[in-house]
Amino acid sequence: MKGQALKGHLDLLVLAVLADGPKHGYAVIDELRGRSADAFDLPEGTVYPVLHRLEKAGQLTSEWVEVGGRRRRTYRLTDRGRAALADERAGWQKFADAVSAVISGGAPWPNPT
Amino acid sequence: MKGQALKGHLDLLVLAVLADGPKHGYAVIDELRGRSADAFDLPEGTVYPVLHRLEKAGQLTSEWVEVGGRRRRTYRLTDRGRAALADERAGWQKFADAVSAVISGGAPWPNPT
DNA sequence: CATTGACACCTAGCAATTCTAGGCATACTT
DNA sequence: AAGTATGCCTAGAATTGCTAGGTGTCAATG
Repeated sequence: MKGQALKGHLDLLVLAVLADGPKHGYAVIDELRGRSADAFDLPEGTVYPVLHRLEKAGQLTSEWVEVGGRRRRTYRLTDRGRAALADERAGWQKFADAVSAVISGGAPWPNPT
Repeated sequence: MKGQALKGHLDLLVLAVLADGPKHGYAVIDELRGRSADAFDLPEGTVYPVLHRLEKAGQLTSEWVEVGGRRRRTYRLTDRGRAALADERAGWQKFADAVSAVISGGAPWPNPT
């Protein structure tokens, strides 16, 4: 996967993963790797700051949980986060469609009349 | 369209547009806007540096043309550019598929057996 | 003829975001 | 006691699109 291809799409991915239920950071990373068949194998230094940013934006809440003497920070989607996810989905759709149109479109683009 | 969604995908778009024939900078911008139905309305300050970068990378060649007293710089794909386009296309496919898998995938991701 | 707008090019620095590279702490195993 | 896995964190580097400014020609408008 090329350099910074996910620029601007990472929020979508993280929100989508958390939409299925609360998870802690490591679990988010695992889930991304799993769902994407290893295409997204993100370093912690990439994911943690995103979680913090989303929490600051009110899209997530976090809670410390103690599991076998180890502390975990579990993140959960807020209503605002769910709304943001919907927006991001729509945005992705539009973006992907536009890219498709550009790269598949021959010279005179088919106008949508 | 959200902030910097095209990060890392802009080369693909520009190469794809030039794959249909040589064009000058403004025409590339117009074509992107047209093919994408206004989704990609890129400022000159975004596109020109990309053209320069791609030329420096040997994926494009340029040629000055005089049209009605106005000078244009016309860009043309090289063989290397065509190869790069193929790579970028493949990369996009992979990326888009991975995103799809993540955002559509429910809790236990559907394993591809 | 001066001004405005469209065409057409350019670059320096800003801003946003991912990644690198380190660090910390606990538990379990050797 | 040391090493490995789990789990968290952050500062700064690197990348790259965008802002904001600049140049110059041509055609239309006042």
